[in-house]
Amino acid sequence: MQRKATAQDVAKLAGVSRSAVSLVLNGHGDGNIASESQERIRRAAKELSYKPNAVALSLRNQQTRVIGIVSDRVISGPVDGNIIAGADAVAREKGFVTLGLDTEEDAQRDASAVETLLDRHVDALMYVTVGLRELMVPTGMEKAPAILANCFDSRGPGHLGSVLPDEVWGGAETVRHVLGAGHRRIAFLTGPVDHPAAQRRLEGHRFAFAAAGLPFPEDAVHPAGWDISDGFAAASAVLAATAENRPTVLLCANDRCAVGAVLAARALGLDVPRDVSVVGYDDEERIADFMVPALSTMALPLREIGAAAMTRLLAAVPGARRKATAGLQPDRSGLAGEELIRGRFVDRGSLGPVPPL
Amino acid sequence: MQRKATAQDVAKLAGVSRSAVSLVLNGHGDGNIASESQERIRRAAKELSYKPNAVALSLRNQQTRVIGIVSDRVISGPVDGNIIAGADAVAREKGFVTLGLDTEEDAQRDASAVETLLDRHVDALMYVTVGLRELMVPTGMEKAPAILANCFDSRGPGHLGSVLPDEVWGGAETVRHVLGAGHRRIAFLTGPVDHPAAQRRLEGHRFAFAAAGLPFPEDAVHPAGWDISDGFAAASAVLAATAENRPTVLLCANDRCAVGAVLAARALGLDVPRDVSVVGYDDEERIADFMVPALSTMALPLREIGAAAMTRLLAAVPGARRKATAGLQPDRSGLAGEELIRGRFVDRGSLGPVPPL
DNA sequence: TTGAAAGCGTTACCAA
DNA sequence: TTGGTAACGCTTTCAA
Repeated sequence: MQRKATAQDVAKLAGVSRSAVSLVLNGHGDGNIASESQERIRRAAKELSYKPNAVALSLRNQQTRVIGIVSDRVISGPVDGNIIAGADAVAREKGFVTLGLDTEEDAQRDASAVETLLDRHVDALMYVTVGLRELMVPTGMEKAPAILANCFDSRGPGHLGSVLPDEVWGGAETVRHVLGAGHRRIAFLTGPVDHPAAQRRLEGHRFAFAAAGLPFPEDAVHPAGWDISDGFAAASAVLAATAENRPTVLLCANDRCAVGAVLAARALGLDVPRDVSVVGYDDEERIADFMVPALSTMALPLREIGAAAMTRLLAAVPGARRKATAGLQPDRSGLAGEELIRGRFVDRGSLGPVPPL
Repeated sequence: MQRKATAQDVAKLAGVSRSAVSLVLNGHGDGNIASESQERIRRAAKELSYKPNAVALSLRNQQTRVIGIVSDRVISGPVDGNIIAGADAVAREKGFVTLGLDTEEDAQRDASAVETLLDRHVDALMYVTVGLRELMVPTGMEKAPAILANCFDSRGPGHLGSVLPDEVWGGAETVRHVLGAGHRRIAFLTGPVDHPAAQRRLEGHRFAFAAAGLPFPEDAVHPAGWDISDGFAAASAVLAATAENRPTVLLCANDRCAVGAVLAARALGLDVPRDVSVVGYDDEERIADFMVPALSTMALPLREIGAAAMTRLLAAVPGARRKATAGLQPDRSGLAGEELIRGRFVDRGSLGPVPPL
C-alpha cells in the first residue's frame, strides 16, 4: 500500500511545476501551457494513476461534494430505501456522494445528526422519512441548503420545501381503477385517521367518486392501520356479512394491510379475487409482487421522489451547476414549495371483476 | 450563515497564538500553557462555539474518520438495515461516521464503489450483503483495512475476515424448539438448495435430530424459496395429505415463506397453529411480529453482526484505538477469520402443540 | 511559556 | 508560457 501519487510527483515526473499540472488537469491548459508539456503531464498523470486528493480539494474549494441525508428509519429499518437510492443516483451522477445518518426514529437525535453532518461540512442537507408525515425541522438545517423528502415542514408552507407523493391523486386513481372494474360496493380499510397519507388518499377517493357522479359511501370507511394484523382485523369485520351485503372489493391502507385482508378472507373461506377483490397501496417489493395472489396496488414513486429532491437540492449547490467557476453563493431559489409526484397503479390480479351473486 | 469560527479567531479573542489554542483544546495544555491562558482559551472557544474543521483535520491527520460501507442492496432495498445500523452505532460512538454506497445488486458497480470510497480516503472498508453469501471481493478492498459482514470471501478462509450469523446453530436451535413442543412429523420448506444459508440451516437441523437420538427424515426436506409464493406452493403440496400423514409443523426458509405457508394452510381450511404449526426464520420486522398469527421464528442477529464487524474493523484503524498518538500503521491482525454470531428463537404463537388426531 | 514555521495536497494569482 | 507563493484550517516541532 504505497502512498498515493500527488500532483508534486506528477510534476516531477513530467519535469514541470505543480501549477502546470493543476492547470492542465483541470482543463485550463490551453493557452497557458505548451502543448508538448501538456502531453507529458497527462502521460505522467496516467502512469502514476494520479487522482487529486479529495480531502485537499474539499479544504481548498470549501466544498466537500458530500450531501448529508438524515432519515428517521429509512436506512436502519425494514423499509424500502428507494428514496435514498434515487437521491444517491442523482448525486453520484454529478460527482457527489451521500452521507446518510439514521436517527432510528429518535427525534432527540435529529439535531445531533444534523450537527454531525454540518461538522463534516456537507454541502447540503436532505431529510427523508419512512412515511409521509409532518416534520419538526431540526435546528441547524437552515445552515445549509436543505430539502425534505416524504415529509413537510411543520411550520407550514413557505419554509423548507419538500417533495412528496401525490396521495390525493393516488387515492383517486385507485378508485378509478376499482370503479372501472365494475365494483360499486367498496370498503375502505384506511390508515389511522390522523395520518396525512390516509387523509389525503381518502380525499382522493371522495374526489374520484364525485368525478364519476357517484355519492361517496362514508359508512364504508373503516380506519384500520398499516400492519398485517390491522388489515386482518378490519377485513374480518367487514367481510362478516352475507354475500349480497358484503363489499366486493377492499381498498387497503397499504400492501401489508392487504396481506391481512387476504388472510381474513381465506379464514372465512373466501377466495381472492374470485369472491372478493383486494387492492393494496405502496407496491412494496417482495410483498406485493410475491403475494398469493399478487397484489394490485398503487405504487409509491419513492425513487422518483428521491431523485427529484436531490435534483432540486443540487441546483442550490454551486459546484453541481457543472463547471460553475462563478457564483460561489448557494442559490436557494427553487428550494421552496411542495412538489407532488404521481405513482402508478400496478394491476397484478388481486383486483378482479365483480363476483356474480 | 456567517463563516464558522476558526482556531485563528479563538486565538485572537483569547489574545494568544493559534498553536496555544490547538494545544489546549487537544489536552496538551498542561505543562505548556499558563493555566490562566488555558482558561481564557476555553472560554473563547465556547463563546465562538468553535469546532475544529473536520476537513482540515482529515488533511492534517491523514485520517478522515469515515468508514466506507459497500452493500449490494441493504440500503436501497426493502430489507432490514440493521447490520448497517449496528455498525453505524459502534462507529458513531468512536467518533466515526459511515459512508454507505449501494450497488443495487449490480456486481459491475462493486469495484467503482470501492474506488469512490477510496478516493474519498475512507479509513476502512466494510462489505455488507442482504443475504448470507459468498462474495467475489472487489478489487481495491485490499488497499484499506477491510471486513465482510453477512458474506464470506470466495477465495476461501485466510483472506478477508467476516462476521456471519451462526446458521448451523440457528438451524439446530429451531429444531430443538420444535421437537421440544412435541412435534415429530416436521416438513422443512427450505431455501434454494445451493444457498449457503439454506445448506447450513439444514446441517443444523440434522445435527439437532442426531443429538436427540432421532433419525433425520430426509424425505421431509422440500426446497422452496424465500418468497411468499414459494412458501405457498410448497406448503400447498405438503399439506395436501390426510390429517394422519400430514406434517404437524412447517419449518420455513424465512418469514415471508412462512406467510405463504399460512396462506396455503388457510386455503385448505386449516388453522395455524391449531391444525398445523408454522415456524419462520429471520424475525423480519413488521412481518413476523404483525402476522396473524404472529410468527414463532429464529431471529437473525443483524444488529450484532454489524456491531461486531465494525468493532473488529475499528480495532485496525489507528485513531480509533482511543487517543492513539502512537502507531499510525493500520494493525490488521484481528481482521482475519470468521466470527459466528448466534440469534435467538422468538416464540410468538405460530408454533403450537401437536394437534390431536 | 509562547510564538513562528513547516507541512498535509490543492488551486489560483501574480510576477517573471 | 512558466514557476513561485499564498491560502484553505489544523497540529506539532522547534526555537526563542
